[in-house]
Amino acid sequence: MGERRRRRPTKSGVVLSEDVIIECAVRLIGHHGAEALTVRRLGAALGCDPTAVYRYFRGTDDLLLAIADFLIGETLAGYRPGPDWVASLRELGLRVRDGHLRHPRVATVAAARVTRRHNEFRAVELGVSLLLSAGFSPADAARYYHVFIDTVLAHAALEASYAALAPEVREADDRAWEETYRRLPATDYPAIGAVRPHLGAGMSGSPFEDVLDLLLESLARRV
Amino acid sequence: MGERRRRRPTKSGVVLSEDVIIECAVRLIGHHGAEALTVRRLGAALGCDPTAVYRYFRGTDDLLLAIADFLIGETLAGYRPGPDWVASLRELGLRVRDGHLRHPRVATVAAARVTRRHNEFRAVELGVSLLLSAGFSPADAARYYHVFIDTVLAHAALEASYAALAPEVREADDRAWEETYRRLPATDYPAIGAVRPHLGAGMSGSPFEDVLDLLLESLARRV
DNA sequence: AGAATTACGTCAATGGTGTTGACGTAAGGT
DNA sequence: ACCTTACGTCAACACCATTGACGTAATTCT
Repeated sequence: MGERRRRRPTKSGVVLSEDVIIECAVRLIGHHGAEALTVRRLGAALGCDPTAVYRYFRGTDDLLLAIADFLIGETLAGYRPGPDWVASLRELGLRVRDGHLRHPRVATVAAARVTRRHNEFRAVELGVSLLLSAGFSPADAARYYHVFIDTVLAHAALEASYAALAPEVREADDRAWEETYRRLPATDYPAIGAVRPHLGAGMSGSPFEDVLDLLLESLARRV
Repeated sequence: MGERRRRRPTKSGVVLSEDVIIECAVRLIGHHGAEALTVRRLGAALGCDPTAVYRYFRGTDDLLLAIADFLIGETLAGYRPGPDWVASLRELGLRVRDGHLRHPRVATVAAARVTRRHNEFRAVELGVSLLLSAGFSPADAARYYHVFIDTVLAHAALEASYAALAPEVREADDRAWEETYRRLPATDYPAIGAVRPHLGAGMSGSPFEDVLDLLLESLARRV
């Protein structure tokens, strides 16, 4: 993939480029759901032959990684840490999670393979400097940054892979908490029976903020 | 899907059952990767027509849930909670993580799902009863069970997806991580520079136990 | 014991997917 | 105005999940 390209307009008049393709792919995922990102549909949305994409990316995987890089930049755009390190870390965590949820299918792939580029360096620098400013020793700052970012990424990836499920599958899983668990006999499952009224509301929701707050609370106590 | 079945041996002489299919699928995923689990390959491995699987499972998703539940059962086998609820939850968390790491490729696909099957019921019953015995109200027990199990599953899935990478990819990843961060200029990234000697050690290890302990510590304080 | 029923393994077919290789045209440098 | 070649197009391939029809063998009923 050389630096200079001769661009020929497609049949429908669009001039392709890596950026045009990435933006179109992101739009496709955001508008029509995660499963809409197929080479054929991407070609249709771009107004070109599906295989034209292979002139710019080696394959689906390569394209997904490129999109992931785009996503990281989007996540960090406009973030400014404040004076309170707990609040700042909290917002950083929420931002990472939002970015993952906005493009869940990309997130599930990017979580497995960590793409180390400029924007990730910025995130590490931010998190570590916040912990240092909190008063942690360099050793503890490194250790707890690891704890913090892994927890955030792990939960974000888990939520993302859930959000990446086909809508009907996801709804069936949600309904399972409401219906299946409500019908379990209290004789076989006494604890579930005792907790039953509270099962549906909390279970299908996300514990992300609870987890984040519990973690930051523990960190604040250890500083 | 009735209770009793008339089993007819396949062309190659194998007698099918749900368990036979699930075990074969787990073996297939463990040996050739999650993407190797297709109906056709499963049929080939079983020695039957691919569509015979549809006599036992409604579709791919149903089969996947059964596999996930099989994994939970394996994880729970032999587990007995002790008198100390914190220690019991800790061991439960470690067991879940071990189970996921033992079948990383299954885990990456299954972690975010609700299996709606027997073994999952057992796990929920266990966790909730431990939190109830700790003194939490039913509402808090349900809420914090969700917090606990999601944290454990999220970290386990993240570690599993890392473990599922091809060895050469994983090693290349580690090397890139060490080298990349060593070369980052301290002028642009002062915090990373200050923490550098501690960064490598923390990154190669897992923060799972740190996270687990921090979480249980917070829970114990809230009871 | 023999007939009836039906579970279930098999086959054929449909419409989706990613990816490859050949082809020709139009764009850009000279 | 050439010549080169980038790249959009097309056809084809190999796979995928899933469905419906079909026949047979295994159980069940009389």
